[in-house]
Amino acid sequence: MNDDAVFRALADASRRLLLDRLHRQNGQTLSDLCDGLDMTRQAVTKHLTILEAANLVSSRKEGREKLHFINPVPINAIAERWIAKFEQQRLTALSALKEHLETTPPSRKKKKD
Amino acid sequence: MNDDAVFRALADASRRLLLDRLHRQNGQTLSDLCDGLDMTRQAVTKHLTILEAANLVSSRKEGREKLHFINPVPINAIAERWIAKFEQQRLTALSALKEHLETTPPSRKKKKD
DNA sequence: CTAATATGCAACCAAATGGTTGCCTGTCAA
DNA sequence: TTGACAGGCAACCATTTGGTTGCATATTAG
Repeated sequence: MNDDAVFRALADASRRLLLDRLHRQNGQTLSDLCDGLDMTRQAVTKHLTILEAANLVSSRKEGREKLHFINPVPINAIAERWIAKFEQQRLTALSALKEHLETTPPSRKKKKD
Repeated sequence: MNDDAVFRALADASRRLLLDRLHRQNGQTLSDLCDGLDMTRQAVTKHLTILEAANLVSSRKEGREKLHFINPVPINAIAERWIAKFEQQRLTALSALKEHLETTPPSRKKKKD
């Protein structure tokens, strides 16, 4: 629910990549997520900690492994509560354009407006 | 068009506040935007520079004033290209739930599953 | 012209960030 | 039981970040 933590968690490209990977395959272990990244395991751990703090990822211990799961809720919350504002502004611009087109005489072409 | 710059620009609460203000009233000067903030003008300038670099704000000089305008395009781009993925995941979860409910015998109550 | 207003520029600073290395702990398999 | 594998913890480091102060420049009002 904390917008700030979510925004800040999303600010880093490595973390967005981790989310991407979890999106492609959910429930990966730490080692899975480290695979192919040029980063130490500890760095990845730190990123995951931040993602968990922002509630973008949840985890569960399974024996000696730790499985990570993506949580789409905070992102959707931001999309709805925050981005919708700007979406509305875009729609306003569109409707202004629409009105402009409608109030402009349709069967006559102007050279300049 | 650069996702990273946009995400990073949005990561700071002060910058989101500035966007908020511009959303409420577009075309404000630097001094307008400073009003009531406990930050120096120079700090605000820096934030605006970052927002401009991310293409979230555009500006125009008018005499000795500099007017600032919000640009909703990058935010919508992110919403569409990035957040849609997670939206889809949520819908997947919903349809899984739906299927579960449909395949579960409707007229008989189970004590445990 | 001169003063006030609006902004720009640069140096500086403390704290946060993203990363590392080194070592410790817990769990599973042979 | 003893490695090997998966992960945790802590100290340390360089760079980035968000902010400051001080001064310079440009425009407008009187």
